[in-house]
Amino acid sequence: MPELPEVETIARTLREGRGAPALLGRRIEDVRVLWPREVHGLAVDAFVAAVNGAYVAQVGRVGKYLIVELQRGAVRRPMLIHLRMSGRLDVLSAADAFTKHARVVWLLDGGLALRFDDARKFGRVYLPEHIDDVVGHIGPDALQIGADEFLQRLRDRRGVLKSLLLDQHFIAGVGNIYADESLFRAGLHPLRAAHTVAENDARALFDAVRAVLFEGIEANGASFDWVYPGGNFQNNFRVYGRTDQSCVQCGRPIQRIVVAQRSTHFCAVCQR
DNA sequence: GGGCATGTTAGCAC
DNA sequence: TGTGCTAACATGCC
Repeated sequence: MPELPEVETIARTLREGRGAPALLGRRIEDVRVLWPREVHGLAVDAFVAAVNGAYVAQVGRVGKYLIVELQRGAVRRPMLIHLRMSGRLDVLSAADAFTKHARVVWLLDGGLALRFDDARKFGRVYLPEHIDDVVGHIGPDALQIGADEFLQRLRDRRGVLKSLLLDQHFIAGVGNIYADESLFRAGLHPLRAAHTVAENDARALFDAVRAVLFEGIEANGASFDWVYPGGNFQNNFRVYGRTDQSCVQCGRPIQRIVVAQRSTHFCAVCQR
């Protein structure tokens, strides 16, 4: 499901509440692991023992990973959650938490629970000693990287632009939707080889990625199927999911091809 | 029933 | 070593 804007929206919701109870400041009283494969890197009993009794000291995001800082006494330990294709996180009444696709449920003080719901079971929960044990191998966050570093990294790569934007080692946070939308706004063809992109076009791509991600966050992410509710950015799609519909700039039909195993939407006239 | 899905990774070929 | 392709993970929707 989620790309950077959706994960950022979830992080803000867990911090601030926004209609639901906030996670920030809550105490974890117990954990139920209903699908053990989603807990990665340590045994379930060790995970439960390490989390029980901790307070949620902070909630953040790096790339598509949610970062929940847990604190017990003076000891802090990060818990990372990746939603993959169909994961979602909600704070709700503990009595309502054990639904069909609940995979991990953290029982909180006040009769509340944090529910990790994940129909497809691809999601992951990590409890490393240090954040970098999990996210150390990915590239800089797409909203943290600067223009110069983006240009440099682009020059150093051989692949095609669409594949590169999806590659979390290149930059972290962009997924299939925002990659297509970024390339359209930059006027660049998804199959363009990265090293053939002139500097002004590379800067246009950098600007487009940031603009699309910020617009996505502003709209609370994109919602267009049963997986992720509450967002509005789907109303601003210019190419994604618009196969055979008219290009908003030139009127020619949007094309769909497959790149890096992912459906890819673009305008053959506007994107070169 | 077939094809599709906002993600990632291991294995393999070049 | 880098890049790209396939399969796998597992389920639900149209």
